[in-house]
Amino acid sequence: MVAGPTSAGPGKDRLRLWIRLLRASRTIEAELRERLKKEFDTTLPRFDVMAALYRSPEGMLMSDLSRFLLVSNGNVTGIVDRLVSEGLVARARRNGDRRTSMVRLTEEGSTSFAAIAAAHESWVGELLGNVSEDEARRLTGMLKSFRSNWEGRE
Amino acid sequence: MVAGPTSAGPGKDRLRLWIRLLRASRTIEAELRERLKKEFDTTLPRFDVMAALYRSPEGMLMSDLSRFLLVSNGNVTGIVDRLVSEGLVARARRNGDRRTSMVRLTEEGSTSFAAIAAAHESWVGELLGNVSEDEARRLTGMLKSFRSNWEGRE
DNA sequence: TCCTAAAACTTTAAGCTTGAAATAATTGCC
DNA sequence: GGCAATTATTTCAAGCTTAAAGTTTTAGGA
Repeated sequence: MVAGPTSAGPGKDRLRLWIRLLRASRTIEAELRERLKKEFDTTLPRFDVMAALYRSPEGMLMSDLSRFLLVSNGNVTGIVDRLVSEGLVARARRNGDRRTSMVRLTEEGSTSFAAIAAAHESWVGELLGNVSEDEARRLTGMLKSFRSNWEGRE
Repeated sequence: MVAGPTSAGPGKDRLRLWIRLLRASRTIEAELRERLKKEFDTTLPRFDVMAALYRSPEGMLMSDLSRFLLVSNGNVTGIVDRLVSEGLVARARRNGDRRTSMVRLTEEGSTSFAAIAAAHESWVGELLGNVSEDEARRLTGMLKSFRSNWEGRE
């Protein structure tokens, strides 16, 4: 997914865009992953889950998490398992429906995440440093619109 | 990496951009991966390696591959191993330096890849369908410039 | 009620991914 | 030549990821 088109032709510009998009996100992702590891001894998937839960103090269902994070169900199970075993996240059985479990950050998880999130935001600011705030808004708008057309159609 | 900023403030626009970028590439990547699996019974990493090799008929070193694909050395070893065992890729020991091995597509690998690449390109054209060719070029330019500032500095 | 289908989640197998340690070969300096 | 440092690659352990199959629970009819 990282090699470019070898010739010109119709549709090549979209392919080139896709390659660029992918290389950009992989590069940034790699840098963030490395810093999360070095500075906080954690991983991107853990960060993702905690970020989602931080936004929902009331908790989230496992299926909400997997839908929101765009990953499979089974995937979330493993990551949450590890976070639970480290005391950062708690599962709570609900009275209403015994199939589901409400997942939320513990006190410790919440405190821990707040520190990581602050660093994370400043890293992103640094890594995207030569995109002006104005340009960032325009790019964001373009990305928003081109996604909405087909995403989640199936 | 997929949850957004929870408040406004300086730097938030860059964070929002990063979230968008990541969600866009993850969504497209997931769709492409699913189609590669269904239509050609292959995976994205295999496709990546074959795409890189297709552009270099003379072959590539393992370290070239890992640098180009933005993944670790050990990673490439495993993927190439599997491709070799399927007869799509061949390793050739070089005379000059016995530490290195030149990796290249076999005849079969090359034929196989050409078909997959054609489908892949049309999928990308479809998935990015409502980005005009012109807009695609502009976005590509923006992505190119914002990356070059810090990438590969360490 | 009973029973089929659906929903929420976990488990499993296979493969991907990283960083670190290990192996093997080459280079450069004395 | 000998030997330390470097380079190219593989191996390893741990964790991530998916799709598919399995478990438990709920819901909706006949």
